[in-house]
Amino acid sequence: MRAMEMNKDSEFSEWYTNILFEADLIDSRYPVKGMYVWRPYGFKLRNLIYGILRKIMDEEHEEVLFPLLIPKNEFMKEAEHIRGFENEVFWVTRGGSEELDVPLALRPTSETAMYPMFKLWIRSHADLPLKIYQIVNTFRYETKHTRPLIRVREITSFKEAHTAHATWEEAEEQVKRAIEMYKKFYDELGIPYLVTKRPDWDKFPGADYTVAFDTIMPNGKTLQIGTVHHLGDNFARTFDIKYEDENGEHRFVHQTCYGISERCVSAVISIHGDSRGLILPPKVAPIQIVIVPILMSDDERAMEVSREIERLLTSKDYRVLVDNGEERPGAKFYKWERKGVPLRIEIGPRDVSERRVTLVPRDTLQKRGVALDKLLEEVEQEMKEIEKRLSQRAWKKFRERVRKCEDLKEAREIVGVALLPWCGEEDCGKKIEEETAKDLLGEVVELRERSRCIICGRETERTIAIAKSF
RNA sequence: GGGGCCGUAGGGUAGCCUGGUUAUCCUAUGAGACUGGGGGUCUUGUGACCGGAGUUCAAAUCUCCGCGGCCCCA
Repeated sequence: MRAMEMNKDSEFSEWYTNILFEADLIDSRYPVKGMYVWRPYGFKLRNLIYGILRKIMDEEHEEVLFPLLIPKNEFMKEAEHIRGFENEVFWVTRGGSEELDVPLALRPTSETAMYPMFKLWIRSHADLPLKIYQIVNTFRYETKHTRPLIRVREITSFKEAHTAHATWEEAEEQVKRAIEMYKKFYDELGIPYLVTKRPDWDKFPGADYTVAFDTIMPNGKTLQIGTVHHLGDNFARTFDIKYEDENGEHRFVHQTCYGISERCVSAVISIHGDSRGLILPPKVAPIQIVIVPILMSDDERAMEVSREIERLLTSKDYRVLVDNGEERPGAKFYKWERKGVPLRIEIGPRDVSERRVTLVPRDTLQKRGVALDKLLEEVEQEMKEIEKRLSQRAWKKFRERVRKCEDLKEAREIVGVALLPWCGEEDCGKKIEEETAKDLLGEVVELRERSRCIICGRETERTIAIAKSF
């Protein structure tokens, strides 16, 4: 069944699977479970999205590239870290037919690859802060149901940043900056988010604490789309990363790391799309404007005007395509709507005669005529409007799906995120999860108000967010 | 972690229960023609039983294993 015959919210899984295929984003037929092929159109979208992320990172980090393989002895150094990951690590144990002396892990994340080098790089306080990032593939042997871009065995596009600082407080400052960077990133994409502090038992293995970004998918399940970890000096102690301070004292560094994966692409696809297919924010659309000339065999004028407009828009750095293919106009309209092109310009004989074109934004599909000599301003304006509308629409729906709940029954029934008062104790947290059949996301740090824990009744100012999650 | 369903051309499917002729239909796609403001029409081509083992005169169909996909519950 075609995606456009589906209800995106109630049949989200099917819609998602279909749209990845029909919009030429991802081919999920690669014969290894949990590994998928980026097709050209999807890869362009990915690169445009990561371009935004990279630009934000480049403001205060330097990009690096570490090896994929991590020797077992380094990987096994940090006890908690191992416990968190050892069941999902792929191992390389042979070179050709020879057994390796030291087995090599395919990185599930790069702390244990990077930090032995940090030990070599960091000598003095002058080397701090150290802030680097890389965008790489990582591997996790997922045993649960895999899903393209969402739960994968090869994360193809893991942006991981790692920083080292002189003090715990400076590292905490970096955590806050990272949160702001990620907010900025998702704001640019028009993707709503909820920022929570993960409970202690669910933090990153080896971290002091973890802050996570979650968005809400069309079916009401949350998707974790970013995490920020304060590592304290845990890894520094394990990997012996010390610096000499102004007084000649040797001290352990304090570290942070934070990551975003291709789930950000999945969020853009899922949250903005509709039953007709993708709706891409202009900033990340591989094709921002498609021009469809209405071709008549005895009339070349539409084509001439199309080329003229293409030149005009290309000169203003828009990504433009003139679709002069053999399909009929209707078929082209559907095709480009499926692929989420934000703006369509139709040019037919009637338009040509009247020195105008027909402009159609992807999100509203409201056609309107625009005089040729006003086109550039109109396009510029419309692009801004599309971006604004997408973001507003997404946030509106998001807010409707986050609700403070008075009791567990209400929390259980909500489609989306339920907010409840919580004392902070693990027992009560687990009980909330059981009683509501939802997952505890974390504490909404920005939201503090006097209330009583929904389970034990103790006074508290904490609010916990719970939801069914991917 | 536990349970259930499924795998047939590039995509979606019928056939399977009850084994037997040339494997159904839609779509896609090649060539040609007419067309062209919301998924065109005609002509003519292309293309499939997930892999392996077993049962059988005979397997898309039955059994087992593997690989892959989907759903539900904790």
